[in-house]
Amino acid sequence: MISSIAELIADRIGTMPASERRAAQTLIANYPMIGLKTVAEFSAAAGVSSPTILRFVARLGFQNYPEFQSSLQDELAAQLQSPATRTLNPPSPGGGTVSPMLEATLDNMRETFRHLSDKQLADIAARLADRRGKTFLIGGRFTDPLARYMAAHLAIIQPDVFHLAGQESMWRDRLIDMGKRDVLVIFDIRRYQDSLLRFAEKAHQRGVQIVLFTDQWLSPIARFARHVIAGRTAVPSAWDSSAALFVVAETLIGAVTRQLEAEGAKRIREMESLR
Amino acid sequence: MISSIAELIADRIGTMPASERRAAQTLIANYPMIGLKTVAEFSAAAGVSSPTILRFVARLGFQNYPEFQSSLQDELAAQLQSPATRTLNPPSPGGGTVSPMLEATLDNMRETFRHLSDKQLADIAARLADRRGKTFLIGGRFTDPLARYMAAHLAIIQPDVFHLAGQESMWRDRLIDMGKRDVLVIFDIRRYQDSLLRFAEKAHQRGVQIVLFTDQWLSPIARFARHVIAGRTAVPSAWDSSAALFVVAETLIGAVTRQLEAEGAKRIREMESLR
DNA sequence: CAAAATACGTAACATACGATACAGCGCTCC
DNA sequence: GGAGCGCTGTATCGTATGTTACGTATTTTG
Repeated sequence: MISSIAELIADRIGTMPASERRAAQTLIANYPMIGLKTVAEFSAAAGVSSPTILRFVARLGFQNYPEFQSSLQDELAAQLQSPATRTLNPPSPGGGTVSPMLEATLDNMRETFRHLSDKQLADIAARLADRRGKTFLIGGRFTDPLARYMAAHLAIIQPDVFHLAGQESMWRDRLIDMGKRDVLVIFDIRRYQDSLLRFAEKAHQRGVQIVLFTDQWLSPIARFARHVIAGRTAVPSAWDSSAALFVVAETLIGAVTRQLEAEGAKRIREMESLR
Repeated sequence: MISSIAELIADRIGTMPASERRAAQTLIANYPMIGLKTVAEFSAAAGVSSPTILRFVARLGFQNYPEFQSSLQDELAAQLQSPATRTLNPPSPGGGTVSPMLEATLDNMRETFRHLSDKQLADIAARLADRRGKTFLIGGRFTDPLARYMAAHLAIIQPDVFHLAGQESMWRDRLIDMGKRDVLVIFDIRRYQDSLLRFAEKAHQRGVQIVLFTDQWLSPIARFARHVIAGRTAVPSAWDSSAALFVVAETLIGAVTRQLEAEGAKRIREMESLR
């Protein structure tokens, strides 16, 4: 299987006449930039004539030179976007406001996941994917959007997902619907909200399993939570960052989706075997 | 000191007319590959005419299009050969389901900010901090939580911040309140929502300045936007990731806060005393 | 509200680029 | 040693590409 033009060349360079081989070697040596220039420049760099370059690309299987260039560009574009070759930020010359913020955020994420095992996430995902119970999500003043974000996704792949919005009295009334098989996902970072704590306690008393997203200092709700995800929030800003928690949420969404997909496939197979 | 064309663009994008700005945004979003294609392709991708592309590169200081392309190629060549790019990802020890997701997300953020200059962010922050006008925020199906998150913060440090929620007809009626001095922050990633496009167009017609958060393929709203933030969204999951956009939002919140600190500090103190 | 200036696209233009025909040269193989 | 074949470069051609001139639409300014 040949996927890149470089491999293609390596494969066929043996069958090429001398001048075309020089073209090939020149291209490999300055891969792939020379190939993006004009035929004239390419030929000059290789020390051969233009037609030789054209015969060279024809031998590689391309109809014409532009097609060859497009292929090179596609390859380059793919390479630029694949993680392996991505370049790091050059230490931002402005030294401006961006870099410290971004760096801190990236560190927060790494640190957050370092304290988070695959197993933990898998457990939570399994719990969330368990369709025997309902899933409720709620957040604090700044974190409620995260609850909404998660709810928006989970609600698509399974039934019985509810985001608790509005007044405190509103969700308090929903407690009556909650029981042992249900899950309550709470987002709560400093400054922790009393209303959420009260709510969590009551839910806990009813046997609801609580999944808590909080910061590294742990919301008091942790006391009632079955699972606690502690994200780093410190950034050089007046506000705390919820970005790490956001990424954990996305990761969980992905894991739950994958899990339900697998079950769905099994289900379909079962159904087919029953026919 | 300006070393890359991307920086050059960020530096001058403020002084460009609308169509050239679209060209600039298109180039930044698909940097640098679009710039290596023909003028016709570039212009088609940007939705402008060929002469606009040529005026655009002329404004950047290039004598002609080929010179511009050569410069891009040189930049790319330098990038490909610099040792930094050869550093492979450390083979994640966990190896589980977490790592690929986290790694991709971190890459997305680095990549997003690589295409985002300090100046761009500062411009947007300045616009958001301008207290002469109102600020409206809205998002799509999955991104509306981001709009809420941003609104929740901005609303604290300045008055006249409104999150547009609920039915389409609801926000459409708010158009009457919007004018030249106002800012509309829109979050729109694939699959782009027609309702948002329609709303953006009408707001644009009223002279509202639009700040668009979108993905690298650019929502059609980019056509009406004064500022475009193109975040990377690709992750190994069934869903796209909004994490990069989330971090950009947080960065902007921080920048706006810093800008308003003088006035904002008083306001925050007042608020706390009201609780 | 009028007038000037700026921005933008359409269409015609020129050039530089890739493609091709052909001839010279060297090499191989009778 | 001569004939045939393949490789390579020179010169020419057609065309796709970048460029420019100009008219219309839009915005800005007095």
